[in-house]
Amino acid sequence: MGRSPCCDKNGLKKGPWTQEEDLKLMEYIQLHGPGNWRTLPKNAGLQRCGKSCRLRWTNYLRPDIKRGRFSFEEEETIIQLHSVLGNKWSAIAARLPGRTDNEIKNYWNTHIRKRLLRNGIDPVTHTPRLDLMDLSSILNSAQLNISNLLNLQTLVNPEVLQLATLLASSSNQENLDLILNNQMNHMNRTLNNHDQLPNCTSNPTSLPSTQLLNPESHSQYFPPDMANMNNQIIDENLMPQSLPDNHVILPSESDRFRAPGSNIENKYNNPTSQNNFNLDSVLSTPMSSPTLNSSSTLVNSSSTTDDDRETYCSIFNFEIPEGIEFDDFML
DNA sequence: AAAGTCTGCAACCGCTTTCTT
DNA sequence: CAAGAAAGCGGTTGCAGACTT
Repeated sequence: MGRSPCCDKNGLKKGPWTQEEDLKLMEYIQLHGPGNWRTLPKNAGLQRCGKSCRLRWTNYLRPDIKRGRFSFEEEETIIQLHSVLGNKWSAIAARLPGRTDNEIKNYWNTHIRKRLLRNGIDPVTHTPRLDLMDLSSILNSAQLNISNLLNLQTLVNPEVLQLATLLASSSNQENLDLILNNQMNHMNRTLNNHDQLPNCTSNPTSLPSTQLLNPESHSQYFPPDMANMNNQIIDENLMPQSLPDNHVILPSESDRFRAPGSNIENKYNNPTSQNNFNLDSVLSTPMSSPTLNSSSTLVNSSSTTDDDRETYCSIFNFEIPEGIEFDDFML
């Protein structure tokens, strides 16, 4: 036979914890340690089920929990880990000392996800929402009408059709033009950059599977000196040893504006460069502290504004004109 | 100032995995 | 080995406070 039930659910309290309950739980755990959640509520004199006690302890009362705003470095780490792990909040939390999976999940849903959407990044795939560009090519064709769009269902992301329908029905040509021009201009710039990168293609249809790693912002993935490579000549030995198949190294803004022929550009252009990124090392090494990148030339969390963050976090930064509600076509 | 709306987050729900008997 | 509870986990909800009208 199995175990006996952890608790009789009848008559047990639910909802927010009181200070008195917190005290009882903390005092009990200080004496007996966490665990054995089945018997803990009764022994601690709490009218709660063990599960509720465990959650309260792990998500709120644990002494090693860090409170307060997420640092820029933590945010960057969350974004990068999420691009690799998806919604594995506990796995992400394991890489962020002092943060709980619940806290990270909440922060993702309330801050990061929205910011990525605002900047045209799909928070699920972490790639630019190229469906907007696909839409432009559809709309630029001479035979735009809703029935044609519907006939394209097998070829086009359903979100595109939803947006097209929304725009067509609103007859807001100005907004439509703004979106398309903005997106096309930006994509042209982006593709120009990507043409010079290894493992990258100018074919837009293959871009969504491509993840972009900036050595400065994603210093945790690179040898120590690479995170600080502004104004440096890149040493061959400092290049990443391995890179996931769907990842490329994205030059920093400063690198992109460097004169042709510079060492860095040659590095990125060198088709023989092997990207042997070691994913295991990323996932197995916890951040030593939330201020890991304090020496970075680019990142200074104390002086980084929200706007800076948005700009920095956004690789494909473009704005949706006012009057267009993103949520209207977000699934 | 009041009412309505939005936002952030703690806590719960329900499913899956692990562990105990 | 099987049954069933505990633990773990991700998704969702409800509420308090902030913000807007």
